Amino acid sequence: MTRQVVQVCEAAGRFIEYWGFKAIHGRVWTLLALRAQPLSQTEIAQTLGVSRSLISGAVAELMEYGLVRPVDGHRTAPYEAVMNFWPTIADVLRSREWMLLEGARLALEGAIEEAEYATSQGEAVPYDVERMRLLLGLTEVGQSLLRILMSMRVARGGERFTSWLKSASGLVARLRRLV
Amino acid sequence: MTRQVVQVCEAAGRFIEYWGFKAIHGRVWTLLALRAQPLSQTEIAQTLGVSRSLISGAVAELMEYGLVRPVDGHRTAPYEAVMNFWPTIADVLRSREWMLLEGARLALEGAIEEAEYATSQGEAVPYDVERMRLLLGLTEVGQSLLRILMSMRVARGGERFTSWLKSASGLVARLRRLV
DNA sequence: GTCAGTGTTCACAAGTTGTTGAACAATGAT
DNA sequence: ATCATTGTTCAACAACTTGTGAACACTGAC
Repeated sequence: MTRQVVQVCEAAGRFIEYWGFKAIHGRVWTLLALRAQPLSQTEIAQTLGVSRSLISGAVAELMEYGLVRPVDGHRTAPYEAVMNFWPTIADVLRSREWMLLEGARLALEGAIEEAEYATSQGEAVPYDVERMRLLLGLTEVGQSLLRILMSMRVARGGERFTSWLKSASGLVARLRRLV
Repeated sequence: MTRQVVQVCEAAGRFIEYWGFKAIHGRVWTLLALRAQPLSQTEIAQTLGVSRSLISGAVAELMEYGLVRPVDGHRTAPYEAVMNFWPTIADVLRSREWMLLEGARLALEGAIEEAEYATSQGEAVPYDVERMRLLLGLTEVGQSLLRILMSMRVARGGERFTSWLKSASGLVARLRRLV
């Protein structure tokens, strides 16, 4: 039984690794989420087959993210997973992807401005301003999409994972008709 | 002028790094896309300020992806960017994300089956099957969403970047109303 | 206080990734 | 055929990431 669960944890870790987290975060969170009872760090380490020091860091980071909490105030209390992870995903998307898109957008605006100025001065510009505008449009579409995803945090979902999943599922179904 | 463009290239590289490509791919593609004339590898390397060997590998990989092509059949021909990159993005999403989701889904199904069998044998199962089903639902929503994104390759866009961008923009606008 | 158990810290090993420089091979112009 | 130019390959390096083990600090029970 535990073997299958650990495999799920590893699959979740591999998946989440592509989303800016570390694999160990996914493994630990998934184990806590699937385990009926809260676990101590020592138990987590034994189950996943890694060292306690690795778990210590991972749990501390997951608690910062708000994805894991000790079951009561005690320092040595066992830990449980916070199921409502959308706020965290939204935060990560905002802080990472948004800044990346914003950086690209600003750079593009600077380049377009410069190119237009140079052209107005009669200089030959060896770059394609039309394409810069296309890429600029792309960043703006990306930012709109990101804004929508981030707003789901407030608009839908509330606190319960179950209801969030349900509304996300409905949204995807409507999206399919849209495309 | 070139300075601004290189900054755009670097921003694009940083962005695309989060999507499973290497930063250098984004830098090279962006430079070729923004430059009005095709460039030789040597020129690319000089403009971006990196070694020719790095560019050689990057260009070869971008050509495999179908994102860059030599401007004619000549081996030493200068290279130009292929603007229609959605097919490649769709391929990468399929081959990477789909497999990750599929791996998680299979592991979850195995764990659920095992847990149900153990329960039917009267064994105590220390894991929460209900949550396994929730995560399973999550992978299925993810796969549906991915299927939609991948289908955009065929359903919309066609060959031209411009028209693809336009339809993507309209889609996002409708999506906002939906959420 | 002592002790077993729990969490934290840190220097380090192993592995991965991005990049380079130098040597090499292919091309096209003369 | 020669030569300058262009692209390719590969060993090596530096930077970074992941995970470990040992030493340490904290807690609560006895």
